[in-house]
Amino acid sequence: MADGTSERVRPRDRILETAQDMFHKHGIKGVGVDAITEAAGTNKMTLYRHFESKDDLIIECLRATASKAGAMWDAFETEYPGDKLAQLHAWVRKAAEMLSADSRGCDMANAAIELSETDHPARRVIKELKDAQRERLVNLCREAGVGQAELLADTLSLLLEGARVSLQSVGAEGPSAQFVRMAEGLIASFKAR
Amino acid sequence: MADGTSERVRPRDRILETAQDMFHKHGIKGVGVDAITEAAGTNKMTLYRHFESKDDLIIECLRATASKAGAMWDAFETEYPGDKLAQLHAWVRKAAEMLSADSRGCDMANAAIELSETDHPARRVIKELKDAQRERLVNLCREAGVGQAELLADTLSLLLEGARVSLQSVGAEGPSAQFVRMAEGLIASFKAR
DNA sequence: TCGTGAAGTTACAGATCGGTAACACCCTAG
DNA sequence: CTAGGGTGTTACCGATCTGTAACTTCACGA
Repeated sequence: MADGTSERVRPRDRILETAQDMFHKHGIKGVGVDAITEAAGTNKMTLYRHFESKDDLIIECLRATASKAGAMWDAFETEYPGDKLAQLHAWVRKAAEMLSADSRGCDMANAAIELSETDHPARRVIKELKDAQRERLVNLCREAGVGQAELLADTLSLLLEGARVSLQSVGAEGPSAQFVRMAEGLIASFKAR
Repeated sequence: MADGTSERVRPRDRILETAQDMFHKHGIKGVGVDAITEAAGTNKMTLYRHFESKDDLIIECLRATASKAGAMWDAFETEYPGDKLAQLHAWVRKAAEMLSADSRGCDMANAAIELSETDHPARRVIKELKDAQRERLVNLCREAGVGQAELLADTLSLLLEGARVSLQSVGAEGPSAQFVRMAEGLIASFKAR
């Protein structure tokens, strides 16, 4: 049975994949390494042979999810090569899509909230990855030909971030339901300058 | 010394106050009941004489913070009696103020993220309180005379929610720095219809 | 075929967690 | 003065947590 837990996948990759999923669903402090290794069809010793500590695993998971998000951006360029405005609209659609399916929000933002210790090693990684995503959205807005690209990108960022957390506190019928309308309205109003 | 921990304050109130503060700073799963009672200058037994469980304490803390937020709203009405538009601007200023000082975001949203169990008793309380706050902002927008009051209120909600979480992942120099500009621009554009 | 290294297994250490039992204390209302 | 309720203290339970040690098993390549 190709259930992805055993098969021909290296234990390290199974652990990484399973940890991403479980951290996302139950939160970082809500899942222990025992539960991860068991779900990954392996054991604790193997985990600690591949990762220095749980914190190290957390960081690798964050990098992996950021890498997946990066692949999404590449898909926009592939689908609408050169047409940056179309890519921006695709970004909005994709964001909205994730708002309905994935109801547990952004892993990096959630981690930033959960890991309140200011010196936690994951915090600098989170900032690093989030900063990169911000720059990418700013560039997309700029190249899409809107004035005040930074302001539009930051506004869209906050809207999406807010929608993701709102989804978790009040559900899908809350303010996040209007995300697409808000985002498209903003883009239109920034375009018209 | 009136440090608020002993004095003439009932143990229950000291625990509630201390727990609010510590949950806010370190997160719910990041602080144990022992730490709370010690910081409150009392002990675990006294805590469990006043609260059924830690979950019960969490819920009472959320209600208390929501009540404080409600007091802020009343202050707006007191300061600008009848002038709903001025109250809306005051809301924006207050929100921005909390974005710089209080760097750990909204307790209810943070709790919703931390308590990922869908059947956690605090979740319904969070939704209940957040829904009430939403309704209050919608009413304020409506009475301030803007068209599409719900859409403006929801957009402002998402912006603030997003700013609060962004503050924790990328810091004060991130997108949240532009919150006032975004919010005021939105209000102006909704007014001009 | 044999050796090597990765992976699985079991057991454990040490700490922390939420929650409870039993008992001593002290302030205050009657 | 006295009785009682709220409080403090200590010790404990059982569960769970991260992380490690020692040993066995297995697959693969020379």
